[in-house]
Amino acid sequence: MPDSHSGESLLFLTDEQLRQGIEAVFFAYQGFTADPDRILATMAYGRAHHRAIHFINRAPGTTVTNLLAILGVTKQSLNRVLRTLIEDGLVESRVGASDRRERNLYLTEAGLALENRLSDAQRTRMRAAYRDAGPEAVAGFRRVLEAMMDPEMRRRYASLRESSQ
Amino acid sequence: MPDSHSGESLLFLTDEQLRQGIEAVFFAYQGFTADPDRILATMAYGRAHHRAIHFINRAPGTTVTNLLAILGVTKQSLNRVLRTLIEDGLVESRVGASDRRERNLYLTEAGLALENRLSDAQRTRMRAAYRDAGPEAVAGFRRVLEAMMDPEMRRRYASLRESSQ
DNA sequence: TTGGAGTGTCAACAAAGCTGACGTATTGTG
DNA sequence: CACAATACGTCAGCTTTGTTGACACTCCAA
Repeated sequence: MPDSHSGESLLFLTDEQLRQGIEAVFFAYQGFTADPDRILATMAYGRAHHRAIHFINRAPGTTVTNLLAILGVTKQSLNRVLRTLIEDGLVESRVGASDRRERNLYLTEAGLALENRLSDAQRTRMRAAYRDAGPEAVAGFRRVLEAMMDPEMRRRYASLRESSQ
Repeated sequence: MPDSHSGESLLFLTDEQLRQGIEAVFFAYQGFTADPDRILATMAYGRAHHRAIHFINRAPGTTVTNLLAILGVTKQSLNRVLRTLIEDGLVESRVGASDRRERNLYLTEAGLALENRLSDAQRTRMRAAYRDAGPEAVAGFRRVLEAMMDPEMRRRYASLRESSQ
């Protein structure tokens, strides 16, 4: 069993197989972002706004610094996005309770409404893909994705999972 | 068995599970592009150059129109990238043999060298992820990715797979 | 010969990333 | 208390990569 397994793995990991995996990720990611992008295009928003909204919804009260680390962008880049979201009344920024230097970020009613529209669209596609592929495939999908992450991002991903049970 | 299976599926497709899948794709894609990005940053190139080089290598002699469809960008956007690659001697553009309006694109020696550097970096990460997750997980990974694609992209993906045996 | 497809290019613009610098609260520490 | 460090916001300027719109050229096919 260990022998046959390692043989199977060697056979599997040809450059051609890896290339196909790389292309699959590329094409799948196009589909992944297509539906929210279509919604965002009708407003003055882009993918960056979507990402901010998503993670604020996911971890309400999160700080700017934390969001920066998750998104992996600079303070200036995030701030530009955040400013428009606050101006438009989708995000609320409250001064921190324990540490008044921090800003805790929350979605407003309108922010929640947009978040739902966007993630509904994205979830619909994921749901269909999961259903087509079957539960075992989904488990494998998740395992490979996790293995592809940078260790730091894997930690952040894991802590997000914990925080929502 | 059919009952327990459908029960399992229903349990599986909670919004929370889908949300985690969405976040996993986001974080994994960061890792996916990180290694080539680091190499490209040392030159005057970006992700767009990488994508062009990848697919020209994959389908040598491909036309501009075909490349446009695969990459999903505008002619002008691709042309800007292509021009610098041709000027820098990484890509060669030959007038089509049967239809002289078309341009057939090929990588030069230097282009092949860069392609190898970039895809080596990317394959190394994929190889490690595949190894960590195991062959069954990889099969599931591929199945879900394919199901996530837009139908048109799925066709293009399939035809790329055929063309390389 | 004429319409349309494939290609290249100009101009102008937008989204979203970056660096560097600076200012202002606020907090923690010596 | 004084001062360094942290968290945040912002100004300015730049880059990459995408977008429209317009126009010209080549070439194929009807």
